[in-house]
Amino acid sequence: MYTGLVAAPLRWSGWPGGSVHPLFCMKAIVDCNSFYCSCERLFKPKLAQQPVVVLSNNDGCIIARSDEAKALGVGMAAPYFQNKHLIEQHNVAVFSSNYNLYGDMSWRVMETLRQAVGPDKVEVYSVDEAFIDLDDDMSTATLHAFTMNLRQQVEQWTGIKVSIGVAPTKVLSKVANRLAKKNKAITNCVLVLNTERRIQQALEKTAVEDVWGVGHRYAQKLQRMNITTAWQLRQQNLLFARNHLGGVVGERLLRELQGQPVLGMKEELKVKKMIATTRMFGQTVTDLQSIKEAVATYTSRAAEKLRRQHGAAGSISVFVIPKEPPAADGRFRHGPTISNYMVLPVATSVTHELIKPAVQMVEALYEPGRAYKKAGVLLSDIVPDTAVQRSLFDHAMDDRSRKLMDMMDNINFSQRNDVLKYAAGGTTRNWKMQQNFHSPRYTTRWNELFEIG
DNA sequence: TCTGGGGTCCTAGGACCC
DNA sequence: TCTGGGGTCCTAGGACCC
Repeated sequence: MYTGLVAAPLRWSGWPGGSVHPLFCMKAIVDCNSFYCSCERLFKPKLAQQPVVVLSNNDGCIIARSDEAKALGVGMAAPYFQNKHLIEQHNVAVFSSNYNLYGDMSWRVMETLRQAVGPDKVEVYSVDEAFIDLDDDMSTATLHAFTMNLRQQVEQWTGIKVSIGVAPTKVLSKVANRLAKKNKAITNCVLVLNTERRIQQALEKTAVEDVWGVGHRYAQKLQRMNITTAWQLRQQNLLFARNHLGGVVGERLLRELQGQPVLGMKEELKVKKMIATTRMFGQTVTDLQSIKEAVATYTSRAAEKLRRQHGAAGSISVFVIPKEPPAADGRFRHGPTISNYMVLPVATSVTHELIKPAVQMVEALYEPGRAYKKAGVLLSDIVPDTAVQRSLFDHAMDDRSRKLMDMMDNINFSQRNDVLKYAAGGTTRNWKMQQNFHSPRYTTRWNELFEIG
């Protein structure tokens, strides 16, 4: 029996024991299969049959695996060095992350979706995922045909294979998508959950930790309560969710699982409330000068992001993370984050007005003799830059600074990311990250265009 | 030897005010 | 002996996501 708070769904005779959800829009999640690996493969057809992995910045972790690499037992988010043997043994193709390429391919996929269903029906959720609002009057057959067609169109236009899950709510569509992907041979990468019976079957096959919104903390907690499948979780009441799964967040999750849509489509949130640039160092760093250079560079990167959204930051914070000796149990852990925070006298997006306090804060945080592995800059209290109030005397400077910033942004954008940089960014760069397997930026750099040979 | 980077939302608790 | 109640704002920290 359907237990959501919405009106009881009508009977649709085409499916045994199935009631359909005709009263609300179905939602689809479109998810690119092994996105980063697929992007790398696009320009190297030879890799089609070969396992592929893509590494995080610094070539530290494995952040994307092709199906073949998964089958070999290469773990997600696993450290590269731990899998090196396996990778070499099976001739796995390895790439450092190439975000220029992925960003551009992502844009092409999203554009294809927008053209297919209308721009206001698409919510870009991440670089490789988008939610789509589907018309509510589609019959099951139409829904499935439409979705299959969409999948083919994306593949044809961009070369990227996607999986699509369709269901009455976002959480359920994620469940559908996961199963579609897991059973490609049967589903052809598309799964529609629009009857109670199908939803139940899907939830019974889904472990509680695979539900969108249940992280490992909550999963452990639920398992201790003998709730191991998504279906079992769905049987709980809202009070339970409120008490054990993070208050209103948990309640929303449970409602969605029960088929009641509470997570709406979000219009694109282009203005960020916080902008961060943080990096691991290529190797541990002990000297203050290097850390200052790194922080100055991260600050100018963050300032670029800030200007791109026409924002000005009201406050800035800086952190460093020292290298920790390994824990007694041998498990990896992060060192403590040592941070400093400053409210700026005037909200700004001018790079040197941000670098100056950032570097000052780093000097205060730094302890001689200590080794550091990571640093970062966070800009927050972001306001539109038109709203910034400056004193009378700032005006001349303001104008000049703005012109300088515009010029730098233009040159950096059209040339390379770091042609122009502040002297404070330094030139030694022994903190710079390692990228040993970088593929060309085929689609965004003229001199790295794909060559047909 | 070697474990990413960039976000969001929510809550609790303290400070402060009337 | 015994010290209100309700509101706002802020920050730190927890949880989650890809």
